[in-house]
Amino acid sequence: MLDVQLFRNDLDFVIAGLKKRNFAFNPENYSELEARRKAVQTKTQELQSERNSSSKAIGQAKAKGEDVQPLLDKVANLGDELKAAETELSEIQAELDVLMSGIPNLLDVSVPEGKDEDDNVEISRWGDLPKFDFEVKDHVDLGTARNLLDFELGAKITGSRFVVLNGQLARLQRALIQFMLDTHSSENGYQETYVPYLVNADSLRGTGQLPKFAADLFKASENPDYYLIPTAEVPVTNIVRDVIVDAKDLPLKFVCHSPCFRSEAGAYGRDVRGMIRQHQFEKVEIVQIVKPEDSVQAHEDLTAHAEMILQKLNLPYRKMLLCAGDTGFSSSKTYDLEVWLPGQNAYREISSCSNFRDFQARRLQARWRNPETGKPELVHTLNGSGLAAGRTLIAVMENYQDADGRIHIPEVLLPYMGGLKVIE
RNA sequence: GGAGAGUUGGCUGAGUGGUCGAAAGCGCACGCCUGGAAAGUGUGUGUACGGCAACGUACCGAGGGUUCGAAUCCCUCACUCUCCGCCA
Repeated sequence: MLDVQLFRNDLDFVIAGLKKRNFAFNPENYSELEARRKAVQTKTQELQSERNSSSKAIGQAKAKGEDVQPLLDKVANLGDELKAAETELSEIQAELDVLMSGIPNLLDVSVPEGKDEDDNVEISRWGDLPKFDFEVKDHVDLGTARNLLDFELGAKITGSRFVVLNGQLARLQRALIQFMLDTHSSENGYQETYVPYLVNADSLRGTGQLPKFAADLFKASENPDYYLIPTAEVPVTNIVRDVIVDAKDLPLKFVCHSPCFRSEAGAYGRDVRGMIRQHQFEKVEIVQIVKPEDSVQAHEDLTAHAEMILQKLNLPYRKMLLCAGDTGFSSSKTYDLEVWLPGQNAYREISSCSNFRDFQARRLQARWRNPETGKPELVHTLNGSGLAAGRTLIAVMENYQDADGRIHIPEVLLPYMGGLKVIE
């Protein structure tokens, strides 16, 4: 949610900002609605004021034992008039709310123009691409050959885009998750948390998935309306919903592993082979809640924390700055980390690190008390994958394969694999 | 799942259908006192919207209703606590 004050004070700035995103915003429609809101709100408040003073007068007259009937007659019609005004006002406000909550965040000035992922800008590369003197297999062939990955079983148990991991491969995924949690909590200063995987609609509104992206979610129940989380970002960021954080407690840094559930609506035909794009996958998420002045640096730090995992695993990757057209709805600036997948001969997204500035905080009413002003002010929120465990598993499989189709265990994971060095 | 009790400001906690944005205490801020501190003492201390401001309006878990007037009465829902049942 953007600041309504910004709309009122500098509409041209908002229009220009949204244009960069290619977001269709109709300023006339907005201004007309806003003008009506103002008129009806003023009228409503005048009527309320009249009611309050009249009621007070009645109370005082009664206390003195005077006849209140003339006063009662005077306010006879006020009730209906007020009710009508209040109803109209709440309708206009609901309409404005729908409009406002459908508007994406404004982009940081450093975000490049562009329309889709082809216009993203490469910032840096890390690691040497592995050289193989045999024909490289992708994770599907590697996994199915030894019955470590079973897509048919996943389809039988549930449906398409579900998979079963067996034996040491399942363990390897668990090892990756443990390794990531340990690294972020003991080296990068994040507090480990465990959160609900089902969330309510308020939480999803807070982080921006609702109302606009309901189709991407799995709804788990009606009444109560619970949804499976698409990312741990949702429950973790909602820790600070409706909270005023003490300045001394900032920054808050959380790390959380969770399964993620995505309907992948609109992704038909994309990445159908393998476990790149599943309805259910494991991810370790890092989240920061910071003072506004710190969020730019925090974004760089948080991205570096995600990169650290790739470096420790010795997986080659590149860091991309997403262009205007590819940056997510709630984000003002996003770096994607793309890991090298030899089986695809391509870099593929494995982490997305975003600075939301106050966009989520406004929806969440997540604030801190600024000692300089003494007032509660919005915090800035950030998050990133640190990393997507399912895709990291793929990357390890493909980068650490040998001529026999065996998978070697990365050095840093050995303690988590009970001494196992190779999956064969 | 059954029965009961609750939900009030940063916290604890009073509250009558009218003058309650709400007593009191704690905490916090600023001052006095002090060599300094503690204690004591004085003043102040919610958020949002509109307005240059004075000020107005809304908010006592949420949403409805009754009423000229609702924190207070009625209804629905959510959550918390206690007891019973069931269960990892």
